[in-house]
Amino acid sequence: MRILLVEDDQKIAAFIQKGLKAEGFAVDHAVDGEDGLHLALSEPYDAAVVDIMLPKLDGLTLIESIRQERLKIPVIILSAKGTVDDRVKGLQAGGDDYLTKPFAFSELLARIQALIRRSTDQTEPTRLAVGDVSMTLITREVVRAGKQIELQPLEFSLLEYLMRNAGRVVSKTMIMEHVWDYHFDPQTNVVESRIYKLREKIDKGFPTKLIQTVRGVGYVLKPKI
Amino acid sequence: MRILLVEDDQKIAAFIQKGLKAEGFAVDHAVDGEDGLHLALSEPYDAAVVDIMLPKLDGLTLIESIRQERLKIPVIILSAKGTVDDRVKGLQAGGDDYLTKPFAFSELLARIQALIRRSTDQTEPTRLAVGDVSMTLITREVVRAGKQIELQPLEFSLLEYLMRNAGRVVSKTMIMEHVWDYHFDPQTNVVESRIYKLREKIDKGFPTKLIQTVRGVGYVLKPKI
DNA sequence: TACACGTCATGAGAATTTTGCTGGTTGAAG
DNA sequence: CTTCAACCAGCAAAATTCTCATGACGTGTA
Repeated sequence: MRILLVEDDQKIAAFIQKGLKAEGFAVDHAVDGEDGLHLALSEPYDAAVVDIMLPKLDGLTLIESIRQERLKIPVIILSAKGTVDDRVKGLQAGGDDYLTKPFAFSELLARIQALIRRSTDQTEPTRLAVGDVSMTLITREVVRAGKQIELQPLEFSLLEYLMRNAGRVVSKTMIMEHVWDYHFDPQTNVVESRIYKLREKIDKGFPTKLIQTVRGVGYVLKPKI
Repeated sequence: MRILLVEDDQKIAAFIQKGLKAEGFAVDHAVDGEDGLHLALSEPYDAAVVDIMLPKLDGLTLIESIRQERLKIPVIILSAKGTVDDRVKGLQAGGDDYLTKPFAFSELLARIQALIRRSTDQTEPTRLAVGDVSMTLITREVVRAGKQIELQPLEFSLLEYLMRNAGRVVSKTMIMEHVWDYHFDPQTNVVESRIYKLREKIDKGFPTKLIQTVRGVGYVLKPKI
């Protein structure tokens, strides 16, 4: 497994490089954005760890450039800033995960492994997008129109299922099977009530509503004014 | 799809038969246990719906006989009695699901479809067993030593994951990935605390303990005094 | 248009699950 | 054999999710 590390702080870089090598990864280290971009475009990496603050070319621009070249390597963003806005920007630029300094090495490792697992498994995307809503599966973050939306675990699973089936009507039974893992009708209205909560967060205040109810059938995720 | 219906009450039988035919199933109807067993052993069915109270041969014995012949057709038990003890007996005899009269036809249909889906998908079992614990996935019921154990949804998922990996040590990270769908360390002790709850229900009061902790590694499900 | 019926949205209260903490165990190193 | 740090059980408080009752809405019928 080859990892590209783009980090100008020598101390942090050494710490990460050492840890990853001990775990059996081959690590290439670039000290500035230009160098990093060059390496990313010329060598085949399984994942990249990119700092935001970099000399010559900043991390966000670097990631955008990589994505413009249609490269799908999973990218983990490192940053000293942990504000919501920074995370949103990072994930929008095309990052697959976001880690705030300082962090435990074990956490970086876990995330790299999670990303590599996902990306080698061709059937599993790391992000989903419908209309102006995008979802980062690893960090479980959802952004609509540049604004981060806080979802509860079940609300996230529900939206994920709707997004994976965007444009298709999904019945409440199907939703229950996939989101709740119930294989028979529990005779309650869990789905309806959770859809209501999700709508409050994802649709309320936006001009176009995404969650449509199809009477007697189920729900669809589709932009509609 | 061929369904075997074993039911002596003509009215109920007609009601079920009519409904299933309307849904496109081919239904064979036996009016007593002997007749039902004979049909079950001679024809290939995709599922069976069996009443408990039957002339000549009762439903439970019928199911046990079918299972002794190593037949794996999914069986739904119908019964007027809905006590916990009856359910336990039914599921222990080898039933895959249990429905108490009176029931809505839509519920019977949903359960038949769920069972057929599971059984045609060869990779998906409908029941799991380790030591004296058995788990019915469709009804989400767990029985240890003939005693039904009430589990919460998450406790059930956790036990299910442990049972699917019985004898193998599973790390807390793996448990989190599969049961909670967390792909990185949330830095909490959710797993530990849920294992504790599960132990209280599944191991407390029994001479052999099933859930073993393997220090520094994770947990195993394995019978041990 | 008015009515009846089934489906769906809504919100409050109950139940479950997670979090965060405390003190007790365990096992390795010296 | 002792010390220390990591790990774990156990519990209570906080957060999330489910349940249940009620009213709104849509659809077909007279």
